[in-house]
Amino acid sequence: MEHLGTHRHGDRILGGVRQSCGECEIRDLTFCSVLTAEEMERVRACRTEVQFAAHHTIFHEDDEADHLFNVTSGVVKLYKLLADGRRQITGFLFAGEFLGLAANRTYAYTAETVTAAKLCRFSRRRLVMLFDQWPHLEKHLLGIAASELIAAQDQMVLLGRKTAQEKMASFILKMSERAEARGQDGNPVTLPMNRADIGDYLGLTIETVSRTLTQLKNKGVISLMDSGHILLSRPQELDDLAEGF
Amino acid sequence: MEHLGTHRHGDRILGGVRQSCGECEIRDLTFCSVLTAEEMERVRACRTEVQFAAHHTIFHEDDEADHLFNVTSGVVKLYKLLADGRRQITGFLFAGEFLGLAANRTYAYTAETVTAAKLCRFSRRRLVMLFDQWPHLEKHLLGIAASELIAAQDQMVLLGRKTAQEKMASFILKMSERAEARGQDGNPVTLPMNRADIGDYLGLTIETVSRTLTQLKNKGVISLMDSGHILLSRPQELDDLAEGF
DNA sequence: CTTGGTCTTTGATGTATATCAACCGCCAAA
DNA sequence: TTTGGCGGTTGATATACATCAAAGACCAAG
Repeated sequence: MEHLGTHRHGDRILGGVRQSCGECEIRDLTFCSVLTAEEMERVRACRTEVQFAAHHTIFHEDDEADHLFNVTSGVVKLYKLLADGRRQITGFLFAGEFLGLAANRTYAYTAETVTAAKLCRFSRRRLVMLFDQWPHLEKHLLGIAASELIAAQDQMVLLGRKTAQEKMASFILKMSERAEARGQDGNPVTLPMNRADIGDYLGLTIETVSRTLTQLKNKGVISLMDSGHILLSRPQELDDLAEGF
Repeated sequence: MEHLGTHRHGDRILGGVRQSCGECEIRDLTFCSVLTAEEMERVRACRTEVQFAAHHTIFHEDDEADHLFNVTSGVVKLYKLLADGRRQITGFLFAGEFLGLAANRTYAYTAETVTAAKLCRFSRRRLVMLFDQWPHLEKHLLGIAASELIAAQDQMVLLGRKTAQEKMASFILKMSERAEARGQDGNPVTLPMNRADIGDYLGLTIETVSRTLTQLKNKGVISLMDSGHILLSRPQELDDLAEGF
């Protein structure tokens, strides 16, 4: 659990930059992939590239939801807090992923960088106007929302019904799969977040995360190269552990 | 936790009925509320009303996702199972609510009636064709998906970080609020599902659900009229308990 | 009225994970 | 080189909740 109030707002290091989308390396991972050249140009007009150092808040739960974002590099976490500071991280976002969907006028969660990160920031108002004109973009977004909903349900199964070991195994495997989906190496797995973040994502404490990792290591299914890099020695067994076999 | 395999498929009592949507009492609760009269007529053409007894499966995880549904009466639960039968209920659906959004070709969860229920069943293929023609409908659906995503995140907080008492208090209050949103009385609260379902929704056992309810009763914040009807004696205190004060 | 079944409640006990505490390794600042 | 701080690991203990067990409430079938 992290303290409230520290790093209340991210130190934006770079703001207002408007470089070309043509050279965007992760375009195929984002909703931009469904845009024509002319559409891209109009989207670019409501875009600003922003950059933050690690551990800085991008927006805060209950802030006015004026912007939508695409992560272009680095890692972002989303979380909600209880009154006494207990924290639940609801997701980690990597390059190409989208954040900012809100049901009301305000954000439903806080977004904070895990590593240094760059994001494309869009004016919600202006982007929504474009959605109205391009149904295919809205359709794509609905697809994204549907996928996230499925993922959220998987996470509910994990939080509600899995043991610590099953949670850790599931987490490591998902991180591996997502790295591969981004075209990176899925083994060894890189875990850019610290143990507190992992715990708050899995509904565990720091200590249990640490102990569970050493258990998996002692079983021989993983090796800890260092605290942020895990080698999957026996991926199949890890998979079995994740599903409770 | 419920046994697998029983009631594998719902006994559909009434199938193929195509009555008018004009007399639909819950129209305002559904996506139909955004349709014009002509649009309604076209939607009706791809609709069948289906009816099931309590405790019967509407569709099964991994079934082909050929249909979308609106609940018109009764209560439906959605759940996922682990290999050994552990179950996580991801949601309860009441009159007016929508189900069937899928990311792939198959459903991501099983849907089963809690009480006897009626649903409007739509051909996915045909409804999606209508979405393509009516962007405002797709927009509305995106709004629904965004709301569900927020709700899913709240549920993650509950499952990952709340105590049994906080979970129960949150659950009772949410059921009350949702009843009011449907125009029903929010106090006393009706809980149409049994203790096993509540447990599998909150990540608890039957026994803990029962014990926690008696704790809340002994504190004087609720009264158990019978196992399915709860009187909120001190709603404000219940609210405090739900948020961990 | 009795019987048997299902659901709920309550009690006794067990255990997975949290909590409290210490220590280690690493790195950056002094 | 030392010092202090942070993140991670490990150990001892506590506890919230699960598990195992039994009994009561209710209802439908006989």
